[in-house]
Amino acid sequence: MGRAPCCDKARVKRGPWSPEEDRQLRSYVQLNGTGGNWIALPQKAGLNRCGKSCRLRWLNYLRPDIKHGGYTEQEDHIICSLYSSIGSRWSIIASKLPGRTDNDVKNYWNTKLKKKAMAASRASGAFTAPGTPTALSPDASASSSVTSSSGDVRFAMYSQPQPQTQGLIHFDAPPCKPQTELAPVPPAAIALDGTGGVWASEPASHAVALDDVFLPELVGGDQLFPYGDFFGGLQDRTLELSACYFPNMAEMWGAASEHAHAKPQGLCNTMT
DNA sequence: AATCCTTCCAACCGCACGACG
DNA sequence: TCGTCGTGCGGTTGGAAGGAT
Repeated sequence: MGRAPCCDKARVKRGPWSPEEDRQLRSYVQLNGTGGNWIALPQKAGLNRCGKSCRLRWLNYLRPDIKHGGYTEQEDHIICSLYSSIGSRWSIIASKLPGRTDNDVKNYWNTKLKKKAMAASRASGAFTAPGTPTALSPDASASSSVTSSSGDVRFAMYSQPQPQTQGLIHFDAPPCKPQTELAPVPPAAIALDGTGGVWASEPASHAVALDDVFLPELVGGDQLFPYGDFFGGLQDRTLELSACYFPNMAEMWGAASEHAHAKPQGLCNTMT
């Protein structure tokens, strides 16, 4: 027996939002905020919608700082690089792209960027495609691709756990040069001290242990970062990585007052 | 013009997690 | 410590829109 549903699905409206509903939600949130309670919000706002639906609509569509479409090459590179290193952690990837939402990035990857990346990687000969039997497992039957009712080719889940690298695409991602439109890297950016085990900042008193810096699942028991080669070598890419994997990125963002405005909304304080 | 096919994306679903009583 | 609740996340789906035949 699972937990009770968040709302009575039979009584709330579902499906596409009407302009009137959008207007109601937008004006309510702008006037009152969310009140920290999305479940109670629909009733207060006079909407016959599930709280989760309201939250999703606001975060993915109605927020004033949302961008839709028009992805730049720079954003493409960031998405590809992060996807190849951390996989489908869309919220983390989106947090590196101001104005983008996890849903938007996910859709963009699934519909456009994945194909683009596959084509590019295939051309360079460094390609292992998700769902490609030879790339996944000696036991090709462990995975399959399916065609959905709507016609999309959608990859089925592996029937057995796969090492993360096997389902990922390898890129020769060009260096991501800083651009003003991108979220700034927190000033705590660090450089590898050369020992492979400890990361040192400037000044050296801020040295931190490797497992304090990276997401635990990205750091093997032997303290080796398993996906560093996706960035063309970890040592040269510390600026980009530091912004992605600091466990308390939001706190650092806040600490860097001049960059505080760039902290993406909804960014978790701890990335677990 | 009609039909079929493909692409795209908004929205839904269920699960995991943290906060709180 | 445990149960409940709200939130956040990633995977999945439905259907509209546009292209191809």
